[in-house]
Amino acid sequence: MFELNQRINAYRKNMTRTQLALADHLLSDLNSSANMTIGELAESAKVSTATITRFCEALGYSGYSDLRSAIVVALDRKRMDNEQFAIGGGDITEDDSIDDTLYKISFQEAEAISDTARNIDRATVDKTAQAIIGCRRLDIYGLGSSYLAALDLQQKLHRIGLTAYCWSDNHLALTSAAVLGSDDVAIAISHSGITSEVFQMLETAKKSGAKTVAITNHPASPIGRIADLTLVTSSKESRFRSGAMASRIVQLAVVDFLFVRIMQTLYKTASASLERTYDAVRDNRLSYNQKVAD
Amino acid sequence: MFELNQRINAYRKNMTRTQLALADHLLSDLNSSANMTIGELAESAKVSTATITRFCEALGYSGYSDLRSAIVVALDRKRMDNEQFAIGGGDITEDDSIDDTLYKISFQEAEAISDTARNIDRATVDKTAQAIIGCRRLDIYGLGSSYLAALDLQQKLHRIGLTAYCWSDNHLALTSAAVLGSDDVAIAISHSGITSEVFQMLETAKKSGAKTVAITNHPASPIGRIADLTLVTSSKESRFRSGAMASRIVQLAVVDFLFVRIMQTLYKTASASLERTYDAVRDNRLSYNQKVAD
DNA sequence: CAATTTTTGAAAAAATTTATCAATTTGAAA
DNA sequence: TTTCAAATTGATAAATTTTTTCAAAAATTG
Repeated sequence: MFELNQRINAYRKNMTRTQLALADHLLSDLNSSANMTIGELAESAKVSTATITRFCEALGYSGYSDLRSAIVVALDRKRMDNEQFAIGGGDITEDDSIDDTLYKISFQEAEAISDTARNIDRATVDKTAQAIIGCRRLDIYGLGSSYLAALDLQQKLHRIGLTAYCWSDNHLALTSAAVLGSDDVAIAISHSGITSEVFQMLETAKKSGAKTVAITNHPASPIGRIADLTLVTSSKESRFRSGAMASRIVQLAVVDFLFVRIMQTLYKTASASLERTYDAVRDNRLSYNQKVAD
Repeated sequence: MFELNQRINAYRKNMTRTQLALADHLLSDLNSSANMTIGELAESAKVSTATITRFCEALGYSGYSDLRSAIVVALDRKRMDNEQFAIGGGDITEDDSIDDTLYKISFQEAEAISDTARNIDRATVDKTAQAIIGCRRLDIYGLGSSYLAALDLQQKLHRIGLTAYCWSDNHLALTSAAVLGSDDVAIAISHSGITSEVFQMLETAKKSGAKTVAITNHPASPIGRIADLTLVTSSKESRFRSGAMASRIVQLAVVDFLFVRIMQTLYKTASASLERTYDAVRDNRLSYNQKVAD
């Protein structure tokens, strides 16, 4: 619709009889018009090809192919509009086609990231970033899929020369938490906020005097409540909950928020350090044109 | 993008050299291609018109005008997308406010996920899912941030009772790859597709007779080319590249695509197994109203 | 109602796309 | 390496499609 309809309507008052008939014929069945040559369209509209060419020019198109492009675009937009409302956030079922499935997953994940960015408390993000920069030592706790985000944060900080430990083993984590001090920071990652092991780790860290941070979807949960700073993710986990899809992705997004804020603060010094890390692994990279067996 | 990119990516593996060059030329400047006749395009891409006609047919279009319609649609969608998020794509700088920073990060990540879902080859996703379901044993290789996605896939499959090993250590991985057989599958995850260790792992697996899969942003890279099945992510890593932000997130999205497709296939049996895993960890969950010290 | 202008379609011309076929390149086998 | 068959490619011919031309038909005006 759109561009095409607009032009046709704008020009309507200046149209001749046959042009009006042609316009109506066209709009009455855009679908088939899109796949016709000028000759076929002329026949179906019962006008000459010359009339169509003139019609195109009158509308401001450079010729028939240009008009046809406009028709194709109009159709596509219409289709997109319908789709957008039709599927959107719906739940994934076992009968969904692969197209629907991929669309739904990506929609839910993209939406979760946007929601998290919109809703997360700015001050808490920056306080956490500052705490990480200023601390003597950082412990990160996460189990299951939350371990991914923990590991990722640790890797990132390591790259820029900040000391962080990432624990998923219960005993090692508790041992580490027990020796933290008041200059240290502990971050617990848990979607539900009720994983007892992780709660215990953060509780121990707190008792040791460390500043505690929680990354969770549920701020009112035990882990969310015990932490000094709580970073709240916004993912509505769907029916395939056990898959823990959107939740770990928004945790990574929060890690990115923190990391970029840290980077922005440290820019002058950290950037150099990053380059160095990159150089260190460069030698292990293959040439892009490397011969491949198959 | 979209339909067009999808078809091109799907067909890439079977393209001849000139066709590849043509595809790259086309994608490198869709804007002008959309307004060219087949002759003009042939000249600008330095191939014959016959080659272009064959290219159209190979992609499943009925001819050049059909392809051109697809180009026009792709351009229009791209334009629409950009309009929708007028600010969006800009690069993150060290001077950005926290609002801008969070917005830009989330935009880039959400866009990368959507792009990946739109462009990834459906058939390859489903072939990979089927291969995973049917295989005797699955090896997953990933280093650095790609290790996260590897680990995640392994965890997910483990939950539904499929045997998968996830390696990041070079020697362990090679040992494992060496003992794979023709009933086995190996998946390599690498954003760049040029990590030599991971290439070696996949190469070893291939020599052992295993079916090989690559998850990479660069299908033309060594890892992308050596694999039997290549799943292409679509993330334009920005200036803060070393942060590897969007890339690992789209890798996780691809893991989700695969996992959900597997789940849909296995639904009847797997669903029960998932419930069981969930029950197994329930005892370690805190009550939501648990008394919290602070 | 006649004269003039505008509109129209048939047919010719131009442009564009598709098919054909020989030359070249590629890749496998000796 | 050399040879040969198969695949790929571009030049050219054929077919199709679009645009232009021009004379006939229709509409408009005085």
